[in-house]
Amino acid sequence: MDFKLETFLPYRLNLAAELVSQRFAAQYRARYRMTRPEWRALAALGSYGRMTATEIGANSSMHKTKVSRAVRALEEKRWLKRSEDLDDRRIEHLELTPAGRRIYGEMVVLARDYERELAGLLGTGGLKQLEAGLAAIEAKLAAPARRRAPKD
Amino acid sequence: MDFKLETFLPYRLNLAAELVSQRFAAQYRARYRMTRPEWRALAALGSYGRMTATEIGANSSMHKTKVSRAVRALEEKRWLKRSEDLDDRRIEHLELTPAGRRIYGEMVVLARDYERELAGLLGTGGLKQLEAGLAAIEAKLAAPARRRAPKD
DNA sequence: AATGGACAGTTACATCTGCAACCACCTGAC
DNA sequence: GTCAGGTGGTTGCAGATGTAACTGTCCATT
Repeated sequence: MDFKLETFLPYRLNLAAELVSQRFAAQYRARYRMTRPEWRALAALGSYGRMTATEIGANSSMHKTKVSRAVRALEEKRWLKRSEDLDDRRIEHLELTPAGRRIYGEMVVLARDYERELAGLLGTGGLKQLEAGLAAIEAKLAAPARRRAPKD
Repeated sequence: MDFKLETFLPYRLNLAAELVSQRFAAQYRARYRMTRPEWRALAALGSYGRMTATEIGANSSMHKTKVSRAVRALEEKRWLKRSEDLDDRRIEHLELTPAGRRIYGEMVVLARDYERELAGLLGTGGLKQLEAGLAAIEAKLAAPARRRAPKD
């Protein structure tokens, strides 16, 4: 019985994710009073333009309730506006307002700065290895983006 | 502006951590009605024997309120017992009961099975790279286990 | 001995989260 | 046209979380 939590992959991954996310999250929390779901939705909309809530969820791996709440929060900040779909009235098209795009632009700068900082800390080797490992996980474990699965 | 969330390291790490943790967490949730903090505390106590709540927190990277609640939950399941320290009455020594050790033993088996499964999925290469990357993060970003820091 | 930190652990509160139920709407079979 | 089932999105609720404040205890200084 020499199991040790600190060598257990799920634990290490969670810890690493927390360590890496923490400082970046502190920035958008402090500067813009944004939560993580809001940042993800903003990032998705900022880089892909107009999307539906479901598409945001698929793109940023968020549960639809998280997306719903994040969208509402961004809307209340006047960074996002909804518009209806004339063919299918269940759908709402979402896109950033000019103010939202401005914030997005600022966040992208911060994100890039942080990526550079991480690259410096981890070294090119560490970073490359990490990315390769993450790619393996994404390839093998990610939900296969099912278009039509029986019921999972 | 070609920032993409799906290549952003903090996002990828969170996603990977979630993918990898999820299936394992489902096991202890379903089988033992355990939460993640409870599993971590159980694992810490199972592998190191008697510890204090603060030590559990340091070992498993949990906030002291999480530890407090996890300890209470494990105690209510009769998997853990507290005993007082005669020299310092602020401290409580925590250890698993026989029932707790049994559960721990079963969980270790599940954990090992899962590690093997992951190793198979990721391949030796992917796993080694991932571990190297995680080691880099832990080395560079982990809180330096400060014994006496000014105030952070 | 008294007093002012510092520390172990708990708890109140506000927030965040996921699940399940829900509403409105669409689509295909009849 | 109508009805059943599916889909986009929202919400009620119960559980989980972090922050800050709290209790009780220790210890160094006086």
